[in-house]
Amino acid sequence: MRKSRRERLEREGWVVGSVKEFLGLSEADAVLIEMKLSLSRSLRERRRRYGLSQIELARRLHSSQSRVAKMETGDPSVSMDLLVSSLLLLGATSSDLAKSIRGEGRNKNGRAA
Amino acid sequence: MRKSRRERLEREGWVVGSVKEFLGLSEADAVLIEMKLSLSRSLRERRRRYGLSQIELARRLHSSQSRVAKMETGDPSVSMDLLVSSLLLLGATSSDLAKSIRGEGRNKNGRAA
DNA sequence: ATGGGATATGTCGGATCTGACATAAGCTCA
DNA sequence: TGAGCTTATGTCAGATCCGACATATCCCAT
Repeated sequence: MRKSRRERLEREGWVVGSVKEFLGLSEADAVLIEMKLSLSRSLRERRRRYGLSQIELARRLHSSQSRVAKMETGDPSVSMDLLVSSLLLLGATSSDLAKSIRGEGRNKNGRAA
Repeated sequence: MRKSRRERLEREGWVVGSVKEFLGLSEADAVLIEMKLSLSRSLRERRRRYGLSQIELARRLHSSQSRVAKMETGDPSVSMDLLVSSLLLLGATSSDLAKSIRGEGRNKNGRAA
């Protein structure tokens, strides 16, 4: 019983069913990149809202101005972990991050989440 | 004028105002770890929903069984990028990820987002 | 019990990310 | 103009993460 569904699915091979359930490799990265860009925008927005320069923020993060710049410009060398932990340090809540990740980055005031 | 707020904030020094606007370093990682654990649970849930073994999933991800195990057990060597891109490949949407990150991981059916 | 599939844990070389530094480019104000 | 502040870009050594492999543990069916 527990196995019936499983075996059925396995027989189907690579892609399960006709509805595409799995994203292709490239499509998945595209979405990931979008998410990171959205987080980048949120970071810049949040930093500016607090009137901090990149250097000042870098100090709080125990990082450097150049890395902050890379975070905000969406440099590919920046991980999601770094973006998220930086946002958290700037006081973003899980809900704020969720909004940003969801792509509802900009609200009616033109602010990033 | 654009500067007045900024200068006022800067004068305050490390923490702006009496309301805590910035998270401490350790508090921020705690939240980050929580988020990653939530993503881990989502991954396991999603894999099982498709009736895949870790080996089968690893193949789709071009990864290995041991890394999948580490992802699902919340091993500290696993990045958020890896968790998120794996979930995306398994067909999770941005909204699914947002829910998981927000900590609303489990719904009324006991399912992870 | 035991054999086999599934999952967990430890380790390692290579890949990627990080902070730091240097330097360039943009802005604003005197 | 140019001094001073801010942000962007390139580079690099060290830190961290990744896939892979080996091995251990767990869980069922037999």
